[in-house]
Amino acid sequence: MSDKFDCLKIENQLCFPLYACSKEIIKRYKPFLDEIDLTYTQYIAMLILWEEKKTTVKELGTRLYLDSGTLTPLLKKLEAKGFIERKRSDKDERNLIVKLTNKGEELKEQAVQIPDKMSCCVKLGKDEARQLYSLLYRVLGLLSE
Amino acid sequence: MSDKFDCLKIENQLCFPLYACSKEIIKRYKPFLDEIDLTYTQYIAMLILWEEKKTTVKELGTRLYLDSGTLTPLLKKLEAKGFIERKRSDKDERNLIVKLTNKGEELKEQAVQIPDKMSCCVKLGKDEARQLYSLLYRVLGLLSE
DNA sequence: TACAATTATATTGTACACAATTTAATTTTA
DNA sequence: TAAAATTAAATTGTGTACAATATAATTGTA
Repeated sequence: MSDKFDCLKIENQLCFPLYACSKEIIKRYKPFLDEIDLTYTQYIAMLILWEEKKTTVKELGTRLYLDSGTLTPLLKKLEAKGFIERKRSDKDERNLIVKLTNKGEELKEQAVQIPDKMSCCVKLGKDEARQLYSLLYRVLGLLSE
Repeated sequence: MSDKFDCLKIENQLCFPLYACSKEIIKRYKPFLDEIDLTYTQYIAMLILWEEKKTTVKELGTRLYLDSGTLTPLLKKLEAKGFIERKRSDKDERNLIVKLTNKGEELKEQAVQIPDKMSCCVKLGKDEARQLYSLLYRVLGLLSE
């Protein structure tokens, strides 16, 4: 009943539900993020900035698993929308400082409702969510070893 | 110690490790997929075709959670590489039939080594992998309700 | 201290990903 | 059965992703 190609069946691959789940969840964010004029990637960049107020492209890249090829144009868009400022560090001109503006800070007040709206969307139990959360971070840990 | 903005901390968001994990795992596939001249998305499309031999864009989209805007150019590339054929259905000319070629069938022999190589890369225990797998499919199920 | 190596960001090119729209074929229905 | 609705792909436009390369600043070292 089983052959050497079973491993290639899509239902035997862990990567696929991961990929699909990630995309489908992000899709559910769209209507909420549209209201505050952010894409998903812009949103997670803002999450870091709402915590840190000020950071660098390098630091953002490390935290978000993104490189400058993705971040440079994205941050220019956030700057054009007035949510952040970009300027080179005086100490070390290689570093680009990314800083929240007042408008960016104010956006936090609207964004604060999003996690609640989303958890209504994904009706996973508290325990299951916690379990999923720790498994995912465990994989991320294993990958960065 | 906690305030109303805690929910916006990136470590309190389930979506983020999902997004990051998905991307990081896909990155690990790249060296293996490069050897057989496939991208990750092309690979999962081939997974379906290796199972079904023949399908439609619609069916592929349903199985892979992708739309024609992604699939049309992707399938044209797979056709250009000689792995598949694309032709309209005689029964219903709206449907585009996607069919594995001999070359596409032969590629399966090389691809069969990939899942093993990948599981070496991600050293998650059998139980944990199973747990993660079922949680992810549970979320996908909840999302499609 | 010149110069080689490293580091941080930006740029270029390719490939998704998806919303919105268009086109063409088929089905439903008035 | 002709027009309306639906369906399946394709197209268009915007926004990531990321590898590879380039550029400029800083650091390490012979």
